Amino acid sequence: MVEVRSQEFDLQKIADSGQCFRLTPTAPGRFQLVALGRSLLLESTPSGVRLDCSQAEYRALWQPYFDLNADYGYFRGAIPAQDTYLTAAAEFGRGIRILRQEPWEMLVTFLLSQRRNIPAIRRSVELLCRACGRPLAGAPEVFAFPEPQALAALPDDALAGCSLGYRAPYVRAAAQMASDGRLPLDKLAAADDETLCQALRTVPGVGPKVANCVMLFGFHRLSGFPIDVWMERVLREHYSGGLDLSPYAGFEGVIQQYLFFYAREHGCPQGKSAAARSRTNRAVSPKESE
DNA sequence: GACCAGGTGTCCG
DNA sequence: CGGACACCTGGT
Repeated sequence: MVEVRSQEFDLQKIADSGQCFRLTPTAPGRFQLVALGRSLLLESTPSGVRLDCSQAEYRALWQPYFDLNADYGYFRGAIPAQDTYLTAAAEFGRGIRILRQEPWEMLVTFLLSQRRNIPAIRRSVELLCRACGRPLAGAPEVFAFPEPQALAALPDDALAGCSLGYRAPYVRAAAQMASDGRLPLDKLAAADDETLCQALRTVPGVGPKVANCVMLFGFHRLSGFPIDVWMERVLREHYSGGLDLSPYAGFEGVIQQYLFFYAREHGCPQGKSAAARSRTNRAVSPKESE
């Protein structure tokens, strides 16, 4: 058992933040995480989080996984007080952390995420793991996320059976590319942001949003700033003059998580259409064209 | 039973 | 480059 005492580590918020899909509540305050080819039980405590693992395993795996060496209070401290919306969002989201998840799993997961709600995404991820993921030792009916080779070799009907819909060919192509060297995920970990982003975009079904999610959640590039329909609403309704990201250079993605989580948890005035475009590391502004 | 969901590829002006 | 439209299912 390891206890992490911190007000900057909230399992429930992380589970609801939409960055991970295999951190699941098992009882009030209790969670099971399947990641890194293992299963981990966790529990929220009044002062932080208790992890059911050895001190050695914690230091080797879970401390980095939960990004527990980073100072999220410092990130929030960069928010100017006059930005009252972001200040409120960040306070509301205190305890969210950007996990260091595996690149391959994030690529597939966010390929699957397009035009779907979170329960449907979870379901497909679970089906994929059951279809061809390695069974975990000592944890019956729990399966690791499948390796690229396993997904590349999965028969068409089995793949379709995971309810991927039109995304099935995307997943297939990604698996083949990751297997045959066209998409060298290991090497890309050392590439600069731009190179990494371009490489991810060569996978069919990976557009700007998915690429930013994979960079942020799979490669821990905190400058990633995914813009989805929720962020578009936030930007339109609260930052019509444009959101200046320059105060948050190097951790734009943390700010994105606060805004996204806040908008989601508060429900939303259903709206669609017109959008703010953006490029990583630039100011997000509706009329920025350059 | 519609209606829509954490986008993207494609086509067309 | 901006806008329209189709796309597989399963949630609510």
